[in-house]
Amino acid sequence: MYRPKEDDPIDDIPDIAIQRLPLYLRALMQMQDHHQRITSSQELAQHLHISSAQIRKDLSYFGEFGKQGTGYEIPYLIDQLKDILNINATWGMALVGAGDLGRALVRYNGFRPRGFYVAAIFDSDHGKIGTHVGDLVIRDVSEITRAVSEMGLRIGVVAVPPAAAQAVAEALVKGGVIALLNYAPIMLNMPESVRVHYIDPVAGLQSMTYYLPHA
Amino acid sequence: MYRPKEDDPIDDIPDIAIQRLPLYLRALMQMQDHHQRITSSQELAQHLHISSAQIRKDLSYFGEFGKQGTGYEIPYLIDQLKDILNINATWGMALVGAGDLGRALVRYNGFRPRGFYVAAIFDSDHGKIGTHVGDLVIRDVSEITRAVSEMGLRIGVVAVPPAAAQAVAEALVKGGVIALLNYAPIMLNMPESVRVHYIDPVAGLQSMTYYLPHA
DNA sequence: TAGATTGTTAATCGATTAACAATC
DNA sequence: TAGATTGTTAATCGATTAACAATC
Repeated sequence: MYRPKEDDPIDDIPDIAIQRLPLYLRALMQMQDHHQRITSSQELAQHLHISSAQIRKDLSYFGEFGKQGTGYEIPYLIDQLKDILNINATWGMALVGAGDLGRALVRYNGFRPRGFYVAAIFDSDHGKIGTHVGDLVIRDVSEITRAVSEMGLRIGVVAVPPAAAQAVAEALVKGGVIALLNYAPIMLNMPESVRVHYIDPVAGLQSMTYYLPHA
Repeated sequence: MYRPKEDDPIDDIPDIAIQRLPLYLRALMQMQDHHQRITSSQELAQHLHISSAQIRKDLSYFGEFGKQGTGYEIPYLIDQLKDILNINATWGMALVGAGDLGRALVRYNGFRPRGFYVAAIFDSDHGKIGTHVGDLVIRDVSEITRAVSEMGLRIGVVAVPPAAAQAVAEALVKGGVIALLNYAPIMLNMPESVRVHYIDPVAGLQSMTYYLPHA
């Protein structure tokens, strides 16, 4: 089990460094799939388009994982990163919204191998409630708080129209959710204690078109 | 048509500021939907959970859009931001991958009102090629370069398994694509001139679990 | 006018990186 | 050993923000 280096410097580690760890892990797992056993900060840097100093600094917040002159043992570093990121256990998620996106997320096979799975799905459409998506039965949104609480889920995924997102997020949090993945293009108003990660492909597109030649 | 403030300071504007503009635009459009006509940097700041100084500074890279003592006229600022971000015209996108995610993206109705639409869809599965998704006919991935070129598309969306992503991206770029939205959990190796925006929900989740109490 | 808010400057804050001793 | 790469320090770089004159 991971423990911060000394005392509790957990608050001294910049969030932007934390956000890079999953990218390191992803790259390492890819290397492992290609049966590579050793890598270096330089090789990782080239792969990820960032500097090798940055990678070494980010890792140094948590300990010493490499060997001078050699680099990093891939399986060992993968284990350590999983430990740091808390994904040695698998996290069940409560998904709200059984539209095209919600159903695609249930079927997405990229979650499991990386530590996550959809444990329950909810929708407000009575025509959908009671029907299946994969192994799951769609439940009424009115059951969110109770079900999340009973199942002990800590992560919620919001895949509903923007107008419904805030209420849905509140129901999830009421049930005990403390981390939200929000696909609705709207800011959620949440207590400080709740983490929110936003996914808005259009915002990403719009920040690219800024640089594109005016058609 | 937007022109940089003086000469060509386009390179002096930090990309991180550019990435916030779509969030400002999104918030403003939401206010407009609620028939609000005026806002202030303070109100926007509260809405977006950032500082009002940051908003004023970001906008100041491009001109003066507000009135002292009053704030910003919402419709005017929306127009200006759309102009800056190059989304007064609508951008057609070439989408590769007609799996669950790809089909969800074709049907997603959040693209059009914000300046984008899927103009073509490709897949490698011969069982899918020739069938419809919405109004679009799924075409063979071997046609990507030619089709993209003929249609003059500048934006590509990669929604294929990681192993296929690099080749697909190369085909798109060969046809003239210069901005990529990549849903595959892998880094793309692209020329400097090509913009890439990555969407990896799992990376987002993993950086949140870092902070969660160890189940 | 009095009150409010902008646009901008300068100071502060924080992140990135160059460089290198340590060492495998 | 010679060569390579780590972990870390200190310098650099860049982004954020406090503060306020200008002004609506």
